This record gives sequence, structure tokens and C-alpha cells, in this order.
Amino acid sequence: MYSKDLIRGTLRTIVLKLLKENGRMYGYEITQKVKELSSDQISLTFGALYPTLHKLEKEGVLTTISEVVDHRTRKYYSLTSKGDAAAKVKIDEYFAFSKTMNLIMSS
Amino acid sequence: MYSKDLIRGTLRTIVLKLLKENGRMYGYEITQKVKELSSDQISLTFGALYPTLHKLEKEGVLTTISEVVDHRTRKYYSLTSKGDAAAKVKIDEYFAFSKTMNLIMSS
DNA sequence: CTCTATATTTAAGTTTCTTATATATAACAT
DNA sequence: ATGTTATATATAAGAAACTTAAATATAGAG
Repeated sequence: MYSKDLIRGTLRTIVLKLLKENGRMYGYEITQKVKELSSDQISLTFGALYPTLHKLEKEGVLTTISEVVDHRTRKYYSLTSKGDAAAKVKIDEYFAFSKTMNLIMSS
Repeated sequence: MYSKDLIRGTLRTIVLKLLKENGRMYGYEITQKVKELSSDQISLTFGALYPTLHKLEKEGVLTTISEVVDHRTRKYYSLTSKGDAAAKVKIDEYFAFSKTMNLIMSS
């Protein structure tokens, strides 16, 4: 596991990227997907994820549909058209930032 | 300028890396160096930097020496031996994290 | 019948960051 | 003379974000 301060600040970017690639996803699914893609190196906590999802929904970036599967409620999140644009911006920004950070970290 | 949440969490890593490469530095110098290396894309704020420097000093990662240059006080920060080890860990961790993030962001 | 996995939510407390302010010197321009 | 910009550090109030923990609920495995 990476230190928490490094993971910090990438949550929104990760969420938007995953939703862009996978269409609709529910919260628990997002945490599992991130675990899988990172070989268990990044573990999103619910206390951080859900407030972020709710905030993005409030901002009009995400919409939700609740469905009951196996008697358990699932709340699916999808990007709105606004969210799709926001995801593009965030993804581009991430790569630019990463390039800049690599410059600093290789100086 | 990148969004604040992306810069978030990289402050400690940047400070430790710069001090490792440049020996002693003072706060203002760190902000200028980061501006320079990032082509003005990353601007560390004093309100974030100084509390972090003070915290690292308190943790025994940094030591300080004050000098007066041109009638202005400068407080030079350097890595302790503990800080040197901490810098190594943080730098390695950054590159590992970056690799993992790139996997997620390229999925 | 207990533990683990699935699934979401909230709330208290802590940390961290933003923004603003205070203090001080010096160089340069008006 | 006077104001602006650059240099240099520090602190404090408030906001934002995260950590940790607890609450609620179903289902399968041992």
C-alpha cells in the first residue's frame, strides 16, 4: 500500500476515468476495480469514496439509478454529458501533471 | 496551473526530493525552484509549505540553520540522516505509485 | 451460528490546505 | 518622496478532505 498522502487528490480522477471506461458502476465495484488494477496497492476507503460520489452527483457530473440485485441495493453511477467532458479534462490534466512531476522527481 | 487536488499530497515528496538534490534550501527558494522546474505550472503556497517544513522538522526529518543575508533572515532546511532515508523511501514510492496510476489511467 | 463477502451510509475527529494578514528589507520606477 | 515588486518567514481562521468507526442488511461457507 502506498502512503495515504500520495493517493490523496487522485480520487476524483480515478472515479471519472473508471466510469468513462466502464459505463455505469456502483461504489463497491469501483473499490474492487481499483484494487484489481493496482494489484492491491490502492485501496479506496468507503469513507472517502461515497462522500466524493455524492459530491460529484450534486455537482451534476454523475447521475444515479438504484437497482436491487440479490435482495441487496446497488446504486449505479454514470457520467452525465457534463461529466463526460469533466472526465476528459481530468484525464488530460493527470497526464500533464504526471509529466511535470516526473521532471521534478528526476531532476 | 494544475487543479489543487492533484498537487495535493505531493508536497512532502517534492520537498524531500529537492533537499536531497540541492542540499540545504530555504522556504522561498523551494517555491521558486518548483516554479522553475514545472514551468510555472506548480506554485506552492506559503500557507501549505511552512507548516509542512515545521512538521518535518518536528519529526526529526529536517534541521534548520538561520542566517542573515542582506539584512533578511533566511532559514535553511537540510535533511537529517533520518530525513535522507525518508527521502529515499518517498522517492521510490512516488515512482511505484506513478506506475500504478498510469496503469489505471491507461486501462 | 459465526465469519466473510457484498453493499451503502453517516458521523466524529483529525489533518491538511486555502486564504488572508502581519512583519520587514531592498531595488526600481514614477 | 512614494508606490510597487521582489525577497523572506510566520501565523491564524475557516474550509475541505480524509481516517476511522459504527450502523444496517443479505447470503454463502465452514
